[in-house]
Amino acid sequence: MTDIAADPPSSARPLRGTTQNILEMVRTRLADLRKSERKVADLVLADPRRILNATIAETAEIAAVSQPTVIRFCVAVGCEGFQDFRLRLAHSLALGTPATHSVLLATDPPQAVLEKIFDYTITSLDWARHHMDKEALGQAILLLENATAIEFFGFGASGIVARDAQQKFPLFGVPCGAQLDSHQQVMAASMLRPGNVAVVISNTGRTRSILDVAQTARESGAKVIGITGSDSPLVAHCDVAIIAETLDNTNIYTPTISRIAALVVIDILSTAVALRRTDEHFQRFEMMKKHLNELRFTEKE
Amino acid sequence: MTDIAADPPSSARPLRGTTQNILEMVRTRLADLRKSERKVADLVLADPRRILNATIAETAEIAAVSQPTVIRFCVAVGCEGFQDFRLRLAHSLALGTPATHSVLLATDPPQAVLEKIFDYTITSLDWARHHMDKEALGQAILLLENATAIEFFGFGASGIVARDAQQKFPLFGVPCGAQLDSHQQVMAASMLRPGNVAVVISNTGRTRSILDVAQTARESGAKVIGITGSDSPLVAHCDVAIIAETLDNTNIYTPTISRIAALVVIDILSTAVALRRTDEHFQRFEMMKKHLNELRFTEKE
DNA sequence: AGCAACTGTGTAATTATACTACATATCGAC
DNA sequence: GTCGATATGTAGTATAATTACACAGTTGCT
Repeated sequence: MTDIAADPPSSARPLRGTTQNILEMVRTRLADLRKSERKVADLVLADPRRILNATIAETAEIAAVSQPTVIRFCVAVGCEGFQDFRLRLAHSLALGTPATHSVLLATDPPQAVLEKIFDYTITSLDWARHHMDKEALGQAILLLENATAIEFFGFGASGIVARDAQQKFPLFGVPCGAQLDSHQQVMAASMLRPGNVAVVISNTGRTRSILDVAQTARESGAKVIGITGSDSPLVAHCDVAIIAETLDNTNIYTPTISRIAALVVIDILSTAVALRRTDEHFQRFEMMKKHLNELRFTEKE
Repeated sequence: MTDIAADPPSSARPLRGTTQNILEMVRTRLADLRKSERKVADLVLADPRRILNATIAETAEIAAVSQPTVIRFCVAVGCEGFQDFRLRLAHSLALGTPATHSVLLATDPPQAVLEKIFDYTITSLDWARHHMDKEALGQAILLLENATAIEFFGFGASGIVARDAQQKFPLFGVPCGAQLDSHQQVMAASMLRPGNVAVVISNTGRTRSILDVAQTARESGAKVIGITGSDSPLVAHCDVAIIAETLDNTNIYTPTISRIAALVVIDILSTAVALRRTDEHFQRFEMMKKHLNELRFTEKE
């Protein structure tokens, strides 16, 4: 199609979605960049905030390249131009520097630990938000809405989530249980009946006993909702699987963030179910609000 | 000073810090704006994303005002100009629309509930991050670093946090306990000894029995760290108080978000303590990492 | 090794965009 | 109703982003 050779060697670059963190993008594209463009990239990665408030001329100056090179760099990392690049950079910086850039060091002062963990948590939540399966979520809400009782299952960090979900029973509007011990879990799963819903929470989805629980619950006639990470074998045992993907699954903080993402999923499910019920049972909703407020002021279970 | 009258009636406007969410800013300043500027403000609040990708000319066109008015609007809400405004808008939109703008409606489809809850969670976390008392955090880390044992206390949603913290004991590196029942709490608090640290978690900080626990722990000679919301009476009973402020304290979701903010605080504390120990006990740190990885792959407590 | 083709980078011109100075309209008070 | 003051728009200017083009450095082929 184009027979001009020089400027755009961008024949068929598979640029990922526009929501992608631009710093991540720069980082992954680093290898494909030309020497001069790379100077710009290095500069951006080293001190993004500086570039954010700079013009093309300044950026070119600092990076010791020409102005068009700066623009070419912007295009190379998937932006429309410099303006667009700055906007995306602002977007990314708002969320914080992704964890892949800033690894915690033993020498970090508390201040740095604070920044990095907040950065990581917020970035990951943003990621989880954009990668959440809306379809599955809707189905899960439908199941929970029609449940006669709900049972939550989880171990370790996910056990925390299960218990938290159970505490939201005023929102779900039906009896809720949370089993954290594997024996109790099997027993509870066996006792489930059609109309009941089991919510199985596991980041890896690989724990043997949690898979058993999901299967048992299903055999008992209950519907099974799974909240888990990507590539999870748990999915096979669920009627609906909500994948709460985390930014970087190999990272040491994965359990930390997956836990928080799962909590947000619970918030969404409980709130959505409560809102749905409103149409039919407005009184119930009001009561729930009252309960929540009581919880706020006295904070007693 | 300036005797020109027309353009800048901005004699001495007390503009808040630059980190402030620009949408919040626009909203609070709405009353002070001139009629035409207000048209722009309404437009921005109604469809911020549209403005983000528009030029001054387009914005002026849509709002049916002149181009300088758009710039005047930008200055009026505390920006340097249109460029700066766009950058800040990008920043704010990255975090999501703050909850004050988007209240959940009974008619919201699941998709909307998802967006709003993620928005609210992320915005609030950002808020909490910028309002966190770094000083207090540093002191808390110091106390935990030198603790011989740590005991976590909390009720309801905060009880979840306490238990989560206890599960991070490999990071803290000393025996950790979590008491969720008020009788057990008093007993545990009484049994604390000098060198021990009590972490008392309560969003409102007004629950009677949790205040008693803090006091008892202190009388037993233990140091007390509080994780609580603003205006909390709990602060008086603590050696160090970490205020995890939430965006909007009167909102119905306050317990929801304060819970997550508190979890992030726990993450920061545990990680910082673990990192500190590294200098002296590198082996311990390695072991901790191994433990965490085990946790990841089998997810068993 | 030497020529050719191509990729990479910078210079200079162009265009678009944000911003400023000025003029006119609108509002409110006496 | 007129005057003063504030608010808004028009027209022009400066600046920043973008494009077209030309040169330099690399790589491949005979």
